[in-house]
Amino acid sequence: MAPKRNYWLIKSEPEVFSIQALRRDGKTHWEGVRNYQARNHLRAMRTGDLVLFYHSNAEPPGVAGVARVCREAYPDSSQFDPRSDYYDSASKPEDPRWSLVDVEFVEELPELVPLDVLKEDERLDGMLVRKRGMRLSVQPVEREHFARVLKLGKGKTKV
DNA sequence: GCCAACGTTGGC
DNA sequence: GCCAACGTTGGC
Repeated sequence: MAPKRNYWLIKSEPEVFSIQALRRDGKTHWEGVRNYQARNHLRAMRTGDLVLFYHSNAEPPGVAGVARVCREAYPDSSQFDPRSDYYDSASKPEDPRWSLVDVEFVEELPELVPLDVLKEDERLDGMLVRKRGMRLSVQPVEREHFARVLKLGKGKTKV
């Protein structure tokens, strides 16, 4: 039996990096996570895990596409670069504080699934992104919720 | 270890 | 642009 695949949601501001940018680039280093809970989720990701790509600070905010983990967590080099916005002077190379994963493009959903649709759908009860004040930028998603979001966006990814 | 102050996120 | 919610920092 194949190892259990896990499902996730990652947030990105489309003006900074959108699902269209991921399609253009093919894959990317998911750098800049500077929150411990989000980092721990990154470290729990396994190659092949599928990820909902969520556009935050967008009009409207919502799930725009799907990505796949293509390299598991390793140190985020931007934490050691004093010129980087993500520089962390307290992080030591011998014990890196922050990790990143690489993700690759899977698909852009034919229809963006807006946050208000996520909130209205009773089959998505309990989904973290619906919670008020939920700022976590890397979230676990239940398989059933993942499949439902794909259906709402008419995604073709096989779950 | 408490908690006020501060900075950031992100919906609206 | 506003501001609620949240995480982090630092004085004590």
